[in-house]
Amino acid sequence: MHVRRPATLASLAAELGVSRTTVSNAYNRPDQLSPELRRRVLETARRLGYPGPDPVARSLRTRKAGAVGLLLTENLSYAFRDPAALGFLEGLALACEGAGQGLHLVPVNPEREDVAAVHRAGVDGFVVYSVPDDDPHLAAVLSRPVPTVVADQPHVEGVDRVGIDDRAAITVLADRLIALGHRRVGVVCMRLARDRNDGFATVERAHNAHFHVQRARLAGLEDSFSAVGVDWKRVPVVERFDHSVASGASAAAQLLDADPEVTALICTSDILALGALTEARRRGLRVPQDLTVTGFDGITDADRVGLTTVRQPVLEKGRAAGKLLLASVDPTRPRQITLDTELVLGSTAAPPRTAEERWFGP
Amino acid sequence: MHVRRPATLASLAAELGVSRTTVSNAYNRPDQLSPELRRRVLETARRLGYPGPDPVARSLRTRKAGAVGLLLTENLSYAFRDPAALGFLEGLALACEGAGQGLHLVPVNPEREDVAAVHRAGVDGFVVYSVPDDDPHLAAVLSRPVPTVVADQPHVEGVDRVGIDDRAAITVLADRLIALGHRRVGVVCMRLARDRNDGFATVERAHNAHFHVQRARLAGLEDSFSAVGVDWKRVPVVERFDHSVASGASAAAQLLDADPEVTALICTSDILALGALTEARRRGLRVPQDLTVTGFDGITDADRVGLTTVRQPVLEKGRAAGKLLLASVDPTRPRQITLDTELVLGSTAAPPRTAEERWFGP
DNA sequence: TGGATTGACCGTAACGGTTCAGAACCAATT
DNA sequence: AATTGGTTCTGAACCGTTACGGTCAATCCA
Repeated sequence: MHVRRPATLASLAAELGVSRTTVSNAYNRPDQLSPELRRRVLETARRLGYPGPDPVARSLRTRKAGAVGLLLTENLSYAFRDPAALGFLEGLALACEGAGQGLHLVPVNPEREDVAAVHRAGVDGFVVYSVPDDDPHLAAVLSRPVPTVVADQPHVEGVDRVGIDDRAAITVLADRLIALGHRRVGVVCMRLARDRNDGFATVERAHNAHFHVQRARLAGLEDSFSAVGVDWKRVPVVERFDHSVASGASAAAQLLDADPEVTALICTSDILALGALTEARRRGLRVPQDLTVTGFDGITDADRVGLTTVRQPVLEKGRAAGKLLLASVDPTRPRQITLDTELVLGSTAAPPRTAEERWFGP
Repeated sequence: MHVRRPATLASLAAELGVSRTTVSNAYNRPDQLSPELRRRVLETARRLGYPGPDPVARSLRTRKAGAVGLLLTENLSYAFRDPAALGFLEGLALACEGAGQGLHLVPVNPEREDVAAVHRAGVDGFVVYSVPDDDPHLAAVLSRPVPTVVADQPHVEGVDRVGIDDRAAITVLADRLIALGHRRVGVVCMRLARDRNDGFATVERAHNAHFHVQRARLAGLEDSFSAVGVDWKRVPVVERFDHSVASGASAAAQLLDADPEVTALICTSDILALGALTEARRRGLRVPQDLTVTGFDGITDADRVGLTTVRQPVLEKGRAAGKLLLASVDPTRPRQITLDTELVLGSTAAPPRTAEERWFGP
């Protein structure tokens, strides 16, 4: 018994004595042939074990892959553990599902800078999320002749984008702290560039950050505090490469060790803020009486502990990114979507204690 | 100015006056042509805006898509909200990433039974997770001529599978409860079939459940309790279609209303168990003194509240599924992988109160 | 009854690559 | 001078499908 080559549309047509077109129509345009012939085609297909038109060949011919590519940060686990990223992912998946499009997660090899996977992905467009704006994978995506939507993280001129106004959003929070009386603050932020720098970040590094979101949030803080006379160069900013609660805790520790006079810890994400809260508790600092802690994102866990933060609609963001991409054929669609944010007044922010209070209690 | 047709490998070759083969080699086999020519090819490509070989055309020729398809349950949000599913997804994504393969989430339209997306997906294989075993999408996947791995949820004869021994795993837990003295128990389980049935499930329905995992767990419980003389037909089993904490709470309420004498609530997932705990608290029942509650999965939140449960390695399961699929070319690979589980003795299980205690306190 | 319309089907030409067997050329070896 | 070996490049076949523009016979209408 010889190895039977898998049936194709052509072999099926030959078997039936009809043209390939007819077999194709049997699958794609039932109205183009008589029900009787169609029945015969489908039956013969079953008999020959023909699984239906090959999706790849069809994609080549129709120039449609039926899938959207998603380029994520190097660290995949980050995406699956960070509630904000997860919300985005869910929203995007919902949008794709609604349009009957697949969602193709592009593998990014953390070790080698292997851009090949981007070129290998058979997709009709890309969504790029949480990638530094000098990432070679991003460049590879942009070199592909398909529409691309960037979701607030990589900042690229002229590319469709959905996101929030990070700078303005955190300004509202900062002004709140200022109104409460905080002048001596510290900042805990996520990684600012592709290289690992677990420690203090210079103003320069912050200004040149390759993660737009972090850059914008730090800029917003600088705006607000500079405006009331705080010398921003003296404000300690601690950076962490890994985005985790533990990172937030260790960053808070490092910051408080270096500058115990700080009255408020502004964290650029809720995850980091949760870590800061842990560290405060460990040190016996009461929040908010002894220390104010704020976050950003508005994740569920933040809500649970009553964190003062900025809420952003992460799921909506993902959905908007998907819709924007899938509407690329429409020239009248918006090219940028900026979603609203909301200040969440939790219970982790209060006026700073005076120097007297710090020594003698309230 | 006319619309310039996008450059192709052929047009590039023509422009350079070389063969298509050479251009192809410039991208895929740099050692097959002189560095000088290669440089020229790449430079001309840049000049003409040629983005490199088309991934779909390449896939057609090489018969490799470079991606793995993932078929998930109808409700996508479920996958992104359920920690166990998420762990699986992460593990699978890691395996794919490690092998440089993309992960293609197949869109499943919950409304229409539209199987077309399965046929349209250009993938080298499928992983199927958390799908009823009579789902038409599953049938569509199996009809495709690519390797398939099933991850413990759909039960299909002869198909590669990775999972745990649900029946044996829950038996260990059940025997523990039996040893503690529980005889009057109730069960809260997830959906047993594709139709919605929020309420009590008959023994029949449980035996015929289309979700293998639920069927196996209920069978394990039946094994254990029947063995010590409990009449399984009288044990209340409450089913919920949606898998959420709220569902767990309402199911627990329904069960306790119907049978207040129950001393232990056995839930077939931690999520449901968390809901049961909520409901117990709402009723003023102390756990475990007044009521024993158990779960299944071993998610992080369960650990936090000290839930007595069965831990299964969800991330490892996803990774194993990916590895199994990607090793399909190897005929010596295992066809089935069964991972170990572990009983987690939390603080939500204790001996039942005696009748006296129930009335007069301990 | 002639002309237009409709339904059913077909032939050809892409779609954009990869692959493999060999041709052409040159240098080194026998 | 003939052989060998290596490098560099080419030609043609092939991957499996769908788009496009037909043909042809049957039906409809006035």
